[in-house]
Amino acid sequence: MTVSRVINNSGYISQDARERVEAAIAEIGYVPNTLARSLRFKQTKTLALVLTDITNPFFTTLARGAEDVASEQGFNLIFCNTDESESEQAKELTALVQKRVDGVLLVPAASSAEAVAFLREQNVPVVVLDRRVPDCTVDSVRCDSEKGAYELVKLLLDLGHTHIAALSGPQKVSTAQDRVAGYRRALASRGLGSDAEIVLYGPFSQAGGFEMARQALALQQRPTAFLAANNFIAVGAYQAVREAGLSVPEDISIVGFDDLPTWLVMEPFLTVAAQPAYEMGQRATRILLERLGREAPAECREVVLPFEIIVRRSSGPPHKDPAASESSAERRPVVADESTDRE
Amino acid sequence: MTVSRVINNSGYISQDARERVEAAIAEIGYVPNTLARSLRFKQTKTLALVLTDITNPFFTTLARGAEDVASEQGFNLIFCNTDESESEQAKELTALVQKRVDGVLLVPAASSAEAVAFLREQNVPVVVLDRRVPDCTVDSVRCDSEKGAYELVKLLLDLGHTHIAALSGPQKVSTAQDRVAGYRRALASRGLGSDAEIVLYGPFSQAGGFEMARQALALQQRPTAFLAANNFIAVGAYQAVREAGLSVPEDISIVGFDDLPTWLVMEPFLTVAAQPAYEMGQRATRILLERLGREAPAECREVVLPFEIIVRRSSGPPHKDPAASESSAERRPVVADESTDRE
DNA sequence: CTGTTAGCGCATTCAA
DNA sequence: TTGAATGCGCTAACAG
Repeated sequence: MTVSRVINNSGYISQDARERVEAAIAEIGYVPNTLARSLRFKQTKTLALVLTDITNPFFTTLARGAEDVASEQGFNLIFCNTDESESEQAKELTALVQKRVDGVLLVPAASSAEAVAFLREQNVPVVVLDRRVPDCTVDSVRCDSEKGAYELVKLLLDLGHTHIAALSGPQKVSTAQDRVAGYRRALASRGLGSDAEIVLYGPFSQAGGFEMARQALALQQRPTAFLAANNFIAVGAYQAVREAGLSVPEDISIVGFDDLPTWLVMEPFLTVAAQPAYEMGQRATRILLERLGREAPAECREVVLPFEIIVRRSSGPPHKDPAASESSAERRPVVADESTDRE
Repeated sequence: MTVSRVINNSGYISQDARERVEAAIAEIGYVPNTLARSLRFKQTKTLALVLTDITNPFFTTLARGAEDVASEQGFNLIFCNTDESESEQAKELTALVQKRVDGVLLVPAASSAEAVAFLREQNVPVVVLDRRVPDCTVDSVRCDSEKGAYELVKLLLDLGHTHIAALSGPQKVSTAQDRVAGYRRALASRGLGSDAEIVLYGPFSQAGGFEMARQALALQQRPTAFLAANNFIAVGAYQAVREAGLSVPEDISIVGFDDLPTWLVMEPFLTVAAQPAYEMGQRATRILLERLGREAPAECREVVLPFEIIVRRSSGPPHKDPAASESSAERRPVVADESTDRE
């Protein structure tokens, strides 16, 4: 029809015809069908963001960054939760390919190359977010977890801690691995061998953090500090410490990853390595959109953003006399005990 | 092709043919094109969830509820942020209709009937979530905000407060209106007239809460308690109180709406009217999916779920001598000052 | 059991 | 300046 020309402002149309068409459109409430359009053009103007849990503020912030860039460029964004399950992830990716999304932003559920290989085979551009995958020929945006952990642990060591437990995430996830690696390097740099290491793996959840902390606290040689591999683990660990009748940072210091947004926490308390989540989402989406543009596969880009170490009140020096700390169960905790030192 | 029959397991296919087709599929890595399928069947197996801010834990929890039900039924879910902007919402809805989503879960940016009317006109089923719209012939799922506010304020009145400020949301949003209405009814029930009312409207954000609280604190007759219309406002209000050198609940009690998930808060502190966000998402999605089923428009359903009032440490009795509270700036705050009384 | 025809809504190409 | 033909990938309804 001539209608198409009107809608797309292409070709020659008489003023008269245009007006009649526009009138009809308004009257009928006609809305063009993007499906048919996509079928013809083989592009849907839709991207997908596949992540592990939309419920985590780190990811929602990242998602906002992605969405803002995408919609600015006229793209829609579909979110998918995998819950760290590879099979779930495989299902989601298949569904997305069926829907012919133009590109995928992927926070891989595991550091296997399968998912990326599948997408590449299907000619769907991918940008890997937040985590490493073995296949290095892929665009990616993340932070240097190894270094972040190294610095956090260094900070604890400088405070005088020697018994530090790493409460990490699922062993199959690269960020969990890297954060343990940084932890080890920091200990080693102080001449602390592997006998000083206390490493626990568990889910990236509050329950996981709670359980790991509980175990760590039960060790005969109780640690004086925790390195939590993400925000939920840190919260869970804190709750476990409190439930054990201990306090932070008097008995146990806690440092962690991923800051909680200022609009969520009344009194920022945790010492963290904060990732620029919003910017990560933006950067990844920009890279993805650029790649949609050119046919020629430019060499792949690997963006590694810096962490920001934010020191707050959850980290302090250890007790002089660790044995005495048992008796400190009655001491008052100190959350919110001083003025806010938010960034 | 016979291929279609294989993929859909329909009709008669010889074992031989089936195997050959399956082999070919595996080899080529063929993935069927849902767009074409949707074009034919006029259904996309996709729902949309249009909300104001995916960054708010209340909405992410709701979103998880919606997604879990949707994916369980083989539907995908698209998220859209409107940032409380009606024009943004209109754009998003148009885009969704163009994409021919099968149905929409809508948290309306304003209580105008326009958006719902548009969708109805386009024959796209809608379920309105969390907020009221004037058009009552629509399925909806929400909580009774008026009653929730009434009970929260009642609680404050029972503690002895008489100067209570309502820090509400955007005036055009039904939940903001209803929560003020409940506030008024509670005051009135104690014989407190409109001269006792302190009502502020602002954005549903931490910054909004901060600013409104700042204004309320500057009143010559300073309130002794705040009713915050959502979680972000409560957090912002708390920060403003602290910044003014005052403490909660000694100088100012705070009660609010929407609880923060336990995996986010180390020490639950705020007294709130909690909405069952996850369940709301589930219920709404189920209703939407049911409606997709039948052609005959069953009468519309209006689900109103109960709030759960959770009393924590942010609410307490007012000072005997309000004038003296000025000098309390140095007093220690009490966040985390007692054991956790989480539900 | 398997292949052919036709049409979902759109836009490019070519005629009128 | 406008209309008609064609095909994107799929499947229901028919032949074969």
